[in-house]
Amino acid sequence: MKRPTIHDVAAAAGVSRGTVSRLLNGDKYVSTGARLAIERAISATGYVVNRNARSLVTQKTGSVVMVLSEPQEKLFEDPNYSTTMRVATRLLAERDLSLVLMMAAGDGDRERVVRYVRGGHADGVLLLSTHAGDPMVDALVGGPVPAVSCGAVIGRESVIPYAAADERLGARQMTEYLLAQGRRRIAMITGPMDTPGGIQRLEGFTEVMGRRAGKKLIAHGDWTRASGERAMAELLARVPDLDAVFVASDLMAAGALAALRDQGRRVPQDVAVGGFDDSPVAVSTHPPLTTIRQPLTRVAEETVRLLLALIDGGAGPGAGPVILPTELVVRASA
Amino acid sequence: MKRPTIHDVAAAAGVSRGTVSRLLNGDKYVSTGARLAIERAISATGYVVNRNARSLVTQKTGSVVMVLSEPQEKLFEDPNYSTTMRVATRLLAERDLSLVLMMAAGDGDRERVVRYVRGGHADGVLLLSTHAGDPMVDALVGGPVPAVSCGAVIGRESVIPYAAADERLGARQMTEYLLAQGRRRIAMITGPMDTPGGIQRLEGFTEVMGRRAGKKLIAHGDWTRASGERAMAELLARVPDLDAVFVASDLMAAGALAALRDQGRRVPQDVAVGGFDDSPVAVSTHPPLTTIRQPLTRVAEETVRLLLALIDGGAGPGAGPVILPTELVVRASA
DNA sequence: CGGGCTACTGTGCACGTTCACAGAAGGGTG
DNA sequence: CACCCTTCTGTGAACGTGCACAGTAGCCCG
Repeated sequence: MKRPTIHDVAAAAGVSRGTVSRLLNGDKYVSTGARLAIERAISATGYVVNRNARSLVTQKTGSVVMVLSEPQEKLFEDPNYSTTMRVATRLLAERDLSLVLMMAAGDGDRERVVRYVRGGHADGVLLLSTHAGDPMVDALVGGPVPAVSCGAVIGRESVIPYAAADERLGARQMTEYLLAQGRRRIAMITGPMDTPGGIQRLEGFTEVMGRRAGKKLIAHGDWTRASGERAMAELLARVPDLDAVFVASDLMAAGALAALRDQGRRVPQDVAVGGFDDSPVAVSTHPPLTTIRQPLTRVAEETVRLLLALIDGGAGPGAGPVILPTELVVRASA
Repeated sequence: MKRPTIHDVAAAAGVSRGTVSRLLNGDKYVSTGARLAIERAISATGYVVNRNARSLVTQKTGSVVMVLSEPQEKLFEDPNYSTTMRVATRLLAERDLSLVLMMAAGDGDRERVVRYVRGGHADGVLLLSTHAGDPMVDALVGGPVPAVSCGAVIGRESVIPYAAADERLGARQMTEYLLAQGRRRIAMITGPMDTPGGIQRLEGFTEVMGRRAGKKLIAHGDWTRASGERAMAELLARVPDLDAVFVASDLMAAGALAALRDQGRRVPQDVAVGGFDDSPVAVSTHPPLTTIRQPLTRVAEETVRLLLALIDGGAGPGAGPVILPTELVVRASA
């Protein structure tokens, strides 16, 4: 009934605990005879090591905690989350690390996360879409447990390593494409200006547009579909003769499409629409969205690699951010 | 530098380990003086209990593992996953349990999960969308660690407790609504027939339609948008005069809408379309989908409750399934 | 005053592992 | 033969906690 211990395995194999432990931990000094006997004993007894006992002495927990900071509703629609989870579980599993999931919605949650990490229950922290000015970040970076972020943490770029898509580049690609299509009055709907995507996609846009990007041509959304619809209506009222709009997310672009349809504008004939993310929504709109694809999988991979390197190396040297290029995907909307 | 132990707290408070331990575990026999001294000592030293050491003696791990069985792509679009994660982390956090995430895509993954659970690394297992005939299930239910599922596991309903939406009811609601709207030639696009949603939504449909639900009127999809589009085209070729279609998921319904548009059918004038799930897609299609809302949050809550009861109670008595009612949401597509 | 009860406290052991150390066997070298 | 080096093995101690047990002090009651 009781689970077999390393002691049982040792007895069954006719060796001592030490030898079994050495085999388990890949020590080189184990004779072939002992190795065979132990392996047979392990499969005979169905032994698996007790992580708690191991952690107790090694001071390593064998787990990494992933902290989701987004307000609840967002979780539904962000492919970034699921990609990162999938990639993280896979990469961590290879190293026999497990992934613990925590939400950080309220202050209580954040405190719990800090207590958990400082309590030594994780070997590393993987932050997702942490907000600018989140006090949790500072509470985390002081300690002995390394933390990285998938996507930049605004205002803390130098203190917490991260991997991210080149948002600025993506925005430039889309804007240049719209210009190349002969569009001249190009508006933009941004994301919230306290998120990397909100800030940097706008930056890329203005870099290309220069002085042509007047205040009138810019409206702000909050990533939701409804906000995209609202912002589009606002832009149409302000600049009736616009002939293109770059929307900072596909979901908001879906909202923008609805607003354009309401006003009787044809897409792309009257107004070209460019999205961002290449999310599933992009192909289910009518017309399908021309958009910017982010290398989500690679971003997630690099983030995890960064964390693993930090866990291994103690103080990682090249903890500079990893920025990966985006790609223009042309469909019917522009 | 080293983290404080229960010993340090005891020394700082001038009592013994035992007394500190009693306070920590809510034992009643602790004098007020000792309590105060200990509490002060705890906050002075910044002590947090070492879970590993605790687990080692209590044989409880303080964590629950959530196993995701869906093939990778699906994860992107299924609101069920994120809802369950959110609810689970919240409910578990209340009890100081942490959530470990594991994917079970390939055989290697499944084996890893079984080893992890049988290795005593979790107090409970929360299965999500496990496939019919998955050998992992049988390997799990034998052991001492309780397992529950969010949504039925086909063929194992009696052996693994679950909470789920009343899929059959939802399908009946939609079918009856379409009939009430005067539709007579009602087709259906189902999900894969090895999933609860695939099977039971079809059952609800045929229960209401009776002999009117001929084989010709039924096509099968695999939950993807593309499969919905394909199935719709197939149905239109087979039954050109159909006047309504009940699609087993919103995403497939979005595909069906595209197919209908390609064939020049107007929705809802020529063909009424009913979806299922009330997912975000439902409001971004054109027209927005009339659909069936599942009580996802409550399903998730009940699933976690079931698991917690099992963890507490040893062998839970009323481990019967919890089935929750669905709700019709009327929009423009039907 | 003796005895039992209640409220509280301290101590030794066990949980299952890793790690440092000591030590043995065998072979090569001076 | 004496010595060292390499390869391999066993052993004791520690990691930080909970729990069973023994024990103490105060109080009430007979």
